[in-house]
Amino acid sequence: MAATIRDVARAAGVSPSTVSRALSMPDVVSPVTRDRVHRAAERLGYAPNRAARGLITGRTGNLGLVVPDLANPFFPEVVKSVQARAREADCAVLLADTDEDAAAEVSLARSLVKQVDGLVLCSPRMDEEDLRGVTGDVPVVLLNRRCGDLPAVSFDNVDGMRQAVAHLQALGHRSVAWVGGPEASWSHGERLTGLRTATERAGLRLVEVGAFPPYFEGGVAAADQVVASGVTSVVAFNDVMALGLLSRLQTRGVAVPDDLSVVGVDDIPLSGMVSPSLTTVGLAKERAGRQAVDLLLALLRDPERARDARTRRELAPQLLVRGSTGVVRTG
Amino acid sequence: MAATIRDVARAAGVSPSTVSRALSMPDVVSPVTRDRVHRAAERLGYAPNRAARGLITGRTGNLGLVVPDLANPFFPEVVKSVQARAREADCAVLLADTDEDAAAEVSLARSLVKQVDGLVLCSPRMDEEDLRGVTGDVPVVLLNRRCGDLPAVSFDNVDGMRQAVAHLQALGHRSVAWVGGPEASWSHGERLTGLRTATERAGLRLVEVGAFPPYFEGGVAAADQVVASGVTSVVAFNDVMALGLLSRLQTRGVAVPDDLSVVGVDDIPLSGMVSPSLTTVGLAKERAGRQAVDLLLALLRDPERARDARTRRELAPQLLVRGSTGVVRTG
DNA sequence: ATGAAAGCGCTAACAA
DNA sequence: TTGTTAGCGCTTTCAT
Repeated sequence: MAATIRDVARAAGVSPSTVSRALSMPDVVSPVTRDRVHRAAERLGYAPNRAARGLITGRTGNLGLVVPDLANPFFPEVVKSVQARAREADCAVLLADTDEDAAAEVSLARSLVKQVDGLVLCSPRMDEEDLRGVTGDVPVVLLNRRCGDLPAVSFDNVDGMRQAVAHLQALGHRSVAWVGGPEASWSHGERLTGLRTATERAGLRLVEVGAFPPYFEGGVAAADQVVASGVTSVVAFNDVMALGLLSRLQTRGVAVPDDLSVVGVDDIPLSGMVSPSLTTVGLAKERAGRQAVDLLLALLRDPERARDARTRRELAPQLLVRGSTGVVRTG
Repeated sequence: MAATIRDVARAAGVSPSTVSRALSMPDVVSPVTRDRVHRAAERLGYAPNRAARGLITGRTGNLGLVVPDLANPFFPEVVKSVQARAREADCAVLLADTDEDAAAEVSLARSLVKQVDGLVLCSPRMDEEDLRGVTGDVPVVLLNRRCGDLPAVSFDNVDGMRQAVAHLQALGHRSVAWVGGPEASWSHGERLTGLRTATERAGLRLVEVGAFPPYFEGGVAAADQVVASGVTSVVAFNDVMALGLLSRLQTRGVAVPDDLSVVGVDDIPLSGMVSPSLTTVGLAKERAGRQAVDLLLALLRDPERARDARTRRELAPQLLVRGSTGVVRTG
């Protein structure tokens, strides 16, 4: 059995409460006893039982993280950084994958609520009502989504699309296709809005294709419609779909970027590894994950801050120009 | 505040222990009171406090999962299936990513031990001594590694290599290069052993190149040595490295599979998405994750089984022949 | 500065 | 079948 606080107390010749204080409020006990306690604790390999502590403090020391689909390369990077930052703060991470199922998302979040101090909901698919329902019970930070004044770390999708269009325009393109993903997704709406605005301003023709599932197969399925539309460039909802596009285009004998320029969103690691490599709107996933945890920890310290404007952070995307975009073929 | 067992007891007009029984040992209470308790619990939205329960039962209802690097596409699939299976068993999953650092792995595993009923260590990099140290405190299942008679779910890497060599030999290849990954890795040793045996039996020339880091860049770095060795085929430690190879080979103007056939291991999703698609030794990651959890749950029920032979399971790999391998060029 | 005592929410003996 | 009691390991009043 693991050593308890009473074992340490006995070994150090003090009371359990003194041990507790020596460990969690070191400046309240005399230096002498503090040292004695620390030594005894170390010798016994004592580590406090978090469950017992949580029972009385109401804090578990755990954070919950909910993601739609770990198989999408966007999410592992987020999870990785959330986990890393949480660990720095001595918090464990409870992970839940919802398989893109909004209902499962709600129930998973609900069940996590009881075991964590706070929740990071990454790209949640649930509707606003459910979102606010979950938010009532425990501090929640949204990642890659906005919902009113709820604490959130998001990306400026509109600006990302602006960058993409500026790039395509500079290459001489006069038309763009949009390959849509899940229409219920917040980021999907933002990206489409951004693309509409940017193309209109730039005087480009926009063709909207989709919705398609946000997977490789979705991109494959969209490719022929894109080709048929006669555009010279295409922006996909995300990189995974863009890779599907690339694949099908190659099968069809459509050269990228000579016949068609392709842009994705996310900057998943893979997008730099394929050939031609994929031009993409890069999102700072790692930074976002860390900031989400930071926000959550701040909220834990000071719950009143929840409505503070500083609890909403928006990260700037950065266009990464790679092989899949090129100047439009003339003649 | 959330409802406690006493609130339910009061509402149902029974004692707290009856509530406890009605909920966790339904057949021990009379149908009438059971219904009354259930209704009261439902009405109050009662959910037991797992920490409090754990304090007395010694069970947390949590599983720990430690992985080396979520950025390697091999692992998200494992994590996903572990999480899914754990949830079916009403267990939450505490996830830790060690960033390929053996020391971090030990300390993360140690710190998780106190908060979980059992641990799944996926592809652990720590040495055997540390492994056994962790194992002492809590049931542990190894995934993608063997260590003596410790409970484990692993892949038959030797047979995987046999399949790969048989395939290459059938295509007319007489020589193979091995692009090595992390030499401390268990699966690396197994694969190399299997490859040596298989090539010797088949009378193929084997050239060993590496060690390289198990990333895309590692494969990129290895490519030129492979070309210089004059082989007609190459097997990489994993798919991510094989993709690096593919990339560099294309840059060099070496045609795959015409000039060189390439085989990877893992069957990461990406390997079917690139062009040419990657022939690979497929590993049933999802099945492995589920089985690891099953094993752990069985161990939790009956700790004595730990030394039982049935606690070691080996899954058969399956070669997936795709575009990156072809008949050897004659002349 | 330290100790004694109470109690967080729950379950498991033991009685009845 | 049900209730009473005790206590899991810890923190936190309240005394001293």
